[in-house]
Amino acid sequence: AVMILRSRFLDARRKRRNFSKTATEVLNEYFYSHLSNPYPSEEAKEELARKCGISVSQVSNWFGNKRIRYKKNIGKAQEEANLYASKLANQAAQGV
Amino acid sequence: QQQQQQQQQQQANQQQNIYPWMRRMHTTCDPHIGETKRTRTSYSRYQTLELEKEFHFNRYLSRRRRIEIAHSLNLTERQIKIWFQNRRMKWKKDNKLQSLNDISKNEDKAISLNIKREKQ
DNA sequence: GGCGCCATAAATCAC
DNA sequence: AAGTGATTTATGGCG
Repeated sequence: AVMILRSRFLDARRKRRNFSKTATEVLNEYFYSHLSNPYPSEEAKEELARKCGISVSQVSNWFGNKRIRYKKNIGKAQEEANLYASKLANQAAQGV
Repeated sequence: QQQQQQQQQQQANQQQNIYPWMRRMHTTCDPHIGETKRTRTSYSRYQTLELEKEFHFNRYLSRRRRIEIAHSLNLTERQIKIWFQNRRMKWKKDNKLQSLNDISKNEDKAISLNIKREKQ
């Protein structure tokens, strides 16, 4: 765990890296399942950070960027929105 | 079937619904000019350098000092005040990371010591 | 009543 | 070149 934190700090000032696919997946799932109010609480942010293996401020950055970029082009984000909406519906149908 | 219908309805809802958070905020709401795109002035190298220098000297600003700096850098008092607020936030964040890094460095040392001991 | 902290917006930087 | 994570100006609420 400590190793993860350290490597995170070390490459903070290094070359920009995209988040892992699963991390993005987790973040998007939260975002689209809370589309009416995509503002995770501090606790929710901590859990997301843990699940994604990133820091809380990175989670905040992600949501800040996501909200602005979503509302800047609501049309373009539809595909993604539908993707995660159906994913959620399937999960609900399976009782997950 | 019904399930699919529900699914599609849900999708449709998400497409249509414009929630309050999606509205544009902090727009310069002058009825004459209209919805103008907010401009974010970028401070010059000199301005940033001077502010940074002052911050190093003291993280908080007296009213008097604030006025002086505002005049010398051709910024408003408000901008100076806000710059220092933001700078303090950044300072906090950097410190958190730095201490975290120090902790992990110490843990690394401890771990390598343990490994040494285990080898013996 | 102004000031600082905080979360956030929005533009912009950087890669 | 567009995309994405991070940073820089700026706002508003609350204490």
